[in-house]
Amino acid sequence: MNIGDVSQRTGLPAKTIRYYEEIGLVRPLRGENGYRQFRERDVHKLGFLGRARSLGFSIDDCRGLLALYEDEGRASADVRHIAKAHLEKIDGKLAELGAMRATLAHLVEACAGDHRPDCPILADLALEDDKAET
Amino acid sequence: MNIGDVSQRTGLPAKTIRYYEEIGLVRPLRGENGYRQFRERDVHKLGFLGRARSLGFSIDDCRGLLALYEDEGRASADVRHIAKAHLEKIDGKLAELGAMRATLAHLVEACAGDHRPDCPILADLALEDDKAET
DNA sequence: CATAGAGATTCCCGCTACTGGAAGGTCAAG
DNA sequence: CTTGACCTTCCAGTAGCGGGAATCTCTATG
Repeated sequence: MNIGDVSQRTGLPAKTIRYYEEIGLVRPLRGENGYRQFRERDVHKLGFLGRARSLGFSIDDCRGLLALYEDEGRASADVRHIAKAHLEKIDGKLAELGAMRATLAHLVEACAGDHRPDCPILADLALEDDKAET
Repeated sequence: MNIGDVSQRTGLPAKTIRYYEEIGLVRPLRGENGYRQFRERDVHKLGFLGRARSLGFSIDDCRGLLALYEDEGRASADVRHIAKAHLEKIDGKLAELGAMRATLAHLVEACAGDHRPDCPILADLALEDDKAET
């Protein structure tokens, strides 16, 4: 199967698939003409990668997950460990974004948003921080 | 004032300050010795940038906010527009992360996490989602 | 005066995970 | 034979810096 078909089937851009080969996540065969020849396993692996990436796993996480996936003797604890670590990262990100959102929403609400120059958003950003005011 | 002092006062790494100069966000003077000489306005501007960045505004957003900040005749609506657009981006990310978190938390919970190889996390990632059964 | 060490400078590479584009080879159809 | 869709490689760029080398400059001390 050529890269175009694989792209269609996995939903991954061809560029991305080539990149995954470059960094050793997948190793398709090569035809006489130099074209990449993907086997079912390759396609399957790429699907796996696509789903893992869409859950926010890093490429490095994916590498680990893929290795475990192909290791019949794995311990599910190892997989769970990667997933839990990622979950914690997500939670951290959520907390950070939540805090940003709260501050920003507050400021946006306080801003008249008209033709006048007075703006609480700018005022807040301009704060001299030697007097931290909340 | 030298870059080290500015770094202390703003909390921004010296590297970051040099980078901000490079991309034209701030323009300190230069002394005879080639050292950057920061005026109060520069320091103030960098503090502004630091706070805006910590709220997640992109460098490009910051450029716009800074221009408005320095424009005495600005309309607060323009500032509010940038902030609102950013707020929406944050909401988008929050939704996305929230969905990831839900899926992942569910999988982590379903995984025994012991020595056995059976793992719902891998099973989910490995799902064949082709309509045609293979 | 010499020297040490702190702080400054520029320069270039590296990171994440791709994306875009140029220059060119290959293949099937008309 | 030509067209156009595919495929190939390679180069460059993205955001927002961080690391580290090689090289000044300043200040303090013996």
